[in-house]
Amino acid sequence: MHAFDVLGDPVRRRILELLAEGEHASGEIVAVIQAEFGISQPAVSQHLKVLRESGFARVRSEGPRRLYEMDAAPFKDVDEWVGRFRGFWSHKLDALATEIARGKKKRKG
Amino acid sequence: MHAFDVLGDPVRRRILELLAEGEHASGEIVAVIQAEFGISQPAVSQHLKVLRESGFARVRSEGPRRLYEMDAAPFKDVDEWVGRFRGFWSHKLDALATEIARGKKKRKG
DNA sequence: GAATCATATAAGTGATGACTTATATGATTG
DNA sequence: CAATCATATAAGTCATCACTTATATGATTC
Repeated sequence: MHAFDVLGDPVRRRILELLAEGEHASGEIVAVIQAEFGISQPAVSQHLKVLRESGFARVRSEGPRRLYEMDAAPFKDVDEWVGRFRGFWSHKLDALATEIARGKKKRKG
Repeated sequence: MHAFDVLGDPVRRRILELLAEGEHASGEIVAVIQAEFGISQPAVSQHLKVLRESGFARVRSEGPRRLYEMDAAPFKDVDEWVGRFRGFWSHKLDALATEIARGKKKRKG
């Protein structure tokens, strides 16, 4: 699955934000997501599966607990794709600065 | 609609790639997408509507033709969100380099 | 070994969004 | 003004995916 397909879901984005803070047990993630999105434990588990299988997350067992951590590798692909558009918004900001400068000149002139 | 929700669709991502090359008429976009994805003109038009309404694209009329150009502003949000993960993949690459160095030492020793 | 905990997986459901065909709308031409 | 072009919108369809409940699986405790 393409990285953007994975990130196209708000629950999965939220999970990744949690994992960015550090390793989390499955149950901890479930608690947060249930509180914020109001969905069931198995629903969350399915999202975790998508993240594992797409490479965004890794899991290790500790007794009956499963600890998830983020694997940031797929973000490189995301960043590269977004990178092609960087010149555009920088350009737009430059154009905005120019426009503001023109506006100031006209008001003075 | 959230920017990632928009980018979660491969057709829309492709359209944005086209627009990154420069302004395109609706019909040109339709021709490319039909060739690559095999979907109908109205289907493409609906995707263009999503891009307009989410701020990723702007349109102007020229006779019966509609010319689309990209508005890169929403990419800033995308980039910022991805930005929080940048430290991670840099860190992972460092760890990989360290691991490779260790591997070389063990083989030598 | 039964009970409990933690959570993944199985199986089913149904809403949504990506699709289709039909046609409306806007512009131009002859 | 009818015909044609360009394409957006309307209305309907249905596959997919995000959800649910049920339960299987793995680990630990007593």
